[in-house]
Amino acid sequence: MSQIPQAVRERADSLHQQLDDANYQYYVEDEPRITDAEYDTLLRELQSLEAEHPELKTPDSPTQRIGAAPAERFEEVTHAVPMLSLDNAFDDAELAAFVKRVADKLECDGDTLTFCCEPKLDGLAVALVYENGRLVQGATRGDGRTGEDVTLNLRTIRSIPLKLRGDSIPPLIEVRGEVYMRHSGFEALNARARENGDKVFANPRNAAAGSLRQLDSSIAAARPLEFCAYQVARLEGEDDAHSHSDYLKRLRTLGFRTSPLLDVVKGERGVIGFCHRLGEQREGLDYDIDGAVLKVDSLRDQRELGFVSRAPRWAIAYKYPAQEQTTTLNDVVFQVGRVGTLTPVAKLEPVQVAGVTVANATLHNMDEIERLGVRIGDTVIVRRAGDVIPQIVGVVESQRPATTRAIEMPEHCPVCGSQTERLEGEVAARCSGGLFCPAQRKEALKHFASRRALDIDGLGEKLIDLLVEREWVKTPADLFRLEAKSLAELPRLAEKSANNLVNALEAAKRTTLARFIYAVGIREVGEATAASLAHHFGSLQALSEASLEALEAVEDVGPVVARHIHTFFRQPHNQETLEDLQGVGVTWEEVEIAGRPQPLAGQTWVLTGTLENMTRDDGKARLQALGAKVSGSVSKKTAALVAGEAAGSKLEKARELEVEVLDESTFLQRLAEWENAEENQ
DNA sequence: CCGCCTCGAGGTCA
DNA sequence: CTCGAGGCGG
Repeated sequence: MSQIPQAVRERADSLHQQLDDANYQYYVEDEPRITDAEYDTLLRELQSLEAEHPELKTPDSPTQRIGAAPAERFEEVTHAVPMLSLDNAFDDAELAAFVKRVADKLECDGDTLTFCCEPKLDGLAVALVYENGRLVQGATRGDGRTGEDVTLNLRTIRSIPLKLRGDSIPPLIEVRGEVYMRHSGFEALNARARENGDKVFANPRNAAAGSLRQLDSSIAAARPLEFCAYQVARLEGEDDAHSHSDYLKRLRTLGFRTSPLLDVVKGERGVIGFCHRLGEQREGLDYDIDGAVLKVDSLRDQRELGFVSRAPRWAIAYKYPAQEQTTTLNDVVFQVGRVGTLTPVAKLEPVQVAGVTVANATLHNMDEIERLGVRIGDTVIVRRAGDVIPQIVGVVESQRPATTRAIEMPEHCPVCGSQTERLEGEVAARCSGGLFCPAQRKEALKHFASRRALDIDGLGEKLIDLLVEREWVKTPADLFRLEAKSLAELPRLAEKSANNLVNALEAAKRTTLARFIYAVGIREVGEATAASLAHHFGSLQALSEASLEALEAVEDVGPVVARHIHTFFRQPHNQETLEDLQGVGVTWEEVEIAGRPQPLAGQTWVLTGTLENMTRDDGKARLQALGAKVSGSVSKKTAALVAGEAAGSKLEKARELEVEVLDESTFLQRLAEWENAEENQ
């Protein structure tokens, strides 16, 4: 290693320190003491020293924020502590109810309770992990359980310390916060983009989200991203915090920006007061907020309150009333869903609502249209609540032109012309065309090919449209009969893509029973239900033969879903499709059976007599799920006979052949044992 | 529902 | 350069 002159090393250390301090003053204290130009001068000096003496370059040097070599893809990160969502409150009454709930649960006076309040920035949540003071990982929220590793992009954000400050640096800390973009930064970025003829971002949130998703972190480095910390998710080492606000103070000493607007208040009045004050300041802020987050400050109280399913009971997100705009309802078209449901979709004159252009909005069903009293040509009020789906919430009747037209449920399907019908007790009307209707066919195929079903790579919406329109594909099984040669004739699909698709289809043939059940699209059978059906019955055969009672015995399956499943398997054309699919080579490993203990594999059981607590079908299904065969007559090969009330000749024969006989209660007990053993494996 | 990013493939043009 | 598919985030 070459010798670095002492003076150079000292100068580099000093520059490093000065730059860190400047960042801290600028981003955390909001009090810059040097100008941007001075910062740049210092940074350049450090860069040149590091260029001369590469040993000076450390990963936490301020020069190392410029971005690194492009990544291949983002790695998946599992959050050690899940990133939960919060309950929402939309008005004072709901805030008051929250305070009361907390006070009741803690059995204390709500007025004495302390809450820590801060604005809810409109950006993206990320989690930063520091080990021994160094930033080692930064991840997006994802679904709360797992997110993506965007460390390299986060490192470019100057308000994220690469190295923690101060002298009480914990061995491990995970800091949660929001990555966002200020209006000023956003405007400057878009101005630059406009000059270069690049496309501009729709709003600061999308700009921030887009920037974090750049594989090339040098692009992220050029984006004016900022970070504001709001939570300590994990902390090892010294921890003398008693409240959430203690943690926020600690975060500041460690070098994080926390919200300058945060406040600690008491009781319902304090909480409501904070939200009102924040509302008044909102317009003047240089960044978007979509509300406030209110947390019970005391950590002991937080622990006592605990969680309700996915959300902590000790916090709530106050959301500002959703933004609304008026626009014209140009038309209503009826979309045909997978099972023929006709959904009215509003075609709107495009309008900006809360930073995005809204041109479509669902009207759900005719009841909703009636409730709104909306007509084509009306001026309507469109709302986009925070980030959810746009809704039409009302009509400006005073602005109704003379030319409006009523919205009527078409008598014939707009796609296939079949009669539409609205069944007793259902909100939605349906196209009666079934799979004769190209729209239903397309939707069914889309579902069949989707990721959570058979996951056919490269088979997207446009291609399905084409295949159905040319009548190359009518049923899912037809997909597997497609040939690369003919596929290549399609527009935008040459040899390469055609081969890829055929290969993808070939790969998709090997699936699981659960995916298969989900893919065939039985009404009301989603991913979860499909999985429990697969688990419960173990084979398509057992499922298709299951009685209503046996189906209802499955967890989460009620009478309605049971009926749908039962009906599905009794329709000849469905049976044909299922057979056809297996015929063209769709298979699944009997993992559902083979992959788990099968205590009864190879055994033949017989059920007889009347069972009190279950039907024979149900018993049969449960035995089959455990690997047993169930037959109707007792022989010397019979492993056991389950005898209910009034068992007759079979019981006699079993005794004769010395076959084990179980009464109902013993049987139920054994079943439960076997099934539990399975769960616990 | 919308906006954004990435990737592979196809087409266009030099 | 453009399009479609796929995925993410709110």
